[in-house]
Amino acid sequence: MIAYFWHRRDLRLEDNHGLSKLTQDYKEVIPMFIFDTTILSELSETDRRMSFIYDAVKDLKNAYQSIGSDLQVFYGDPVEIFNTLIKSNPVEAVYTNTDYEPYGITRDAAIQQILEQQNVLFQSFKDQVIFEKEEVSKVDGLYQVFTPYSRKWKSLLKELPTFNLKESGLKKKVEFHLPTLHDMGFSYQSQNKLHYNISESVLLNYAAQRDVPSLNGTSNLSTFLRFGIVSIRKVVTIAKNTSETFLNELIWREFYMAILWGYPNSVSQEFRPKYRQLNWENNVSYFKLWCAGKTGFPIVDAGMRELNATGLMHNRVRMITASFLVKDLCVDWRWGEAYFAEKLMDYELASNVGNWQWAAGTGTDAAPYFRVFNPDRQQEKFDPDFKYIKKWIPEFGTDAYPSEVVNHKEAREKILNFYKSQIIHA
DNA sequence: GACCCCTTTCC
DNA sequence: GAAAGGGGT
Repeated sequence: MIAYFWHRRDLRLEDNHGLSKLTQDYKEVIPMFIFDTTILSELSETDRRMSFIYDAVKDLKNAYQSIGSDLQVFYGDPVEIFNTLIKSNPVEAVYTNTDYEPYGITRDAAIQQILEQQNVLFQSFKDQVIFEKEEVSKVDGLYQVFTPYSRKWKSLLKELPTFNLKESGLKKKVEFHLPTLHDMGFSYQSQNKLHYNISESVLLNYAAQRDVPSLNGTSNLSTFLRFGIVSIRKVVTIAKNTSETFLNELIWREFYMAILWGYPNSVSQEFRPKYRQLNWENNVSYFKLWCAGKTGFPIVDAGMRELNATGLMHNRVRMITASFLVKDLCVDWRWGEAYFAEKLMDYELASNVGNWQWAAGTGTDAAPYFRVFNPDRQQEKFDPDFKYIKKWIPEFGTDAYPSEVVNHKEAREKILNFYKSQIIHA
């Protein structure tokens, strides 16, 4: 009898909750991964993330091979794949780690039903977060404000377990074929290999340096956490001992995951009802200039060009560019959210939606609508010597650099008026 | 008038 | 988060 471990966003052997459990419970475990056509069909042929995931899957496969096992990689629709698998193999159980996104919840419910109809045990485990679902909540429900949420989160935090793989539980002497990227309709995007850095030298200076985009003062962990290449338990244990500010960032990640879990409608709808009638200007040519990094506001344009060139953007600049699109250009936050979703290597539905709603003032614990970032003040504070700007805008300071698409002072007054007049006063 | 610091305002 | 206003030099 075979037991499958289904890897999704947990592309690692180390400290993997569900994998650890399955290899303890069964002796013929086959690890598997599905390139899910439902997800892939939304991506462009040149999507950078496909190359990153493909490399990560290859690394995972190699890791299994080095201990005498192998990762079985499928390409297709998960429901069909499991249907075929259980018909052609004597499958006893399928374990996986819990997915909290709306699509993942629906997909997993369908698969659970198929498997249980055939008496195959399906179990999922908490792995990508420290606290899931309503584990951090008040007596009357989920927290909607970060600070009390984070206090409760910290009060609940204990020594974290490490879930070890039991190698003898893996089925040995198996060998599986790996489809190529080309087979799946994608071309390889040669990119600088990403690296994360959670060394003491980064974390001890994190609070002081993380807001300066010209420095390497951030951890670059987001992409690795997104695909579960690194264990969150390991990272939190390090953060707890080095940097409160960094730990808080990890808690923001779980805060928005809990919000998405509890309020899945917030993906497309303003969290706060009184902001649901805003009549965004949605000037398409402004939006295109923002996307291309040609607004004439250097800190905004540098950020967008970094995003377009690398699939990443420094966090401080994400806030500045988001504020600019919504507040200065009066474009719907959903347009910005969609653009970031298309481009970001570390794109995470919960964080992306949560933070865009924050920037637009429409979300839980959002910036009040009258908080309008001034691009020049932000540049003075966080890129005073224009180092970041010059890195991404080679023509900065020449005639080739575009002039300002709007006047910030006027745009600010306009947007304050926009919100004030259109918010529904209950 | 220029500059600084501090508080209030925007809800 | 930023601007404006008050109060000072």
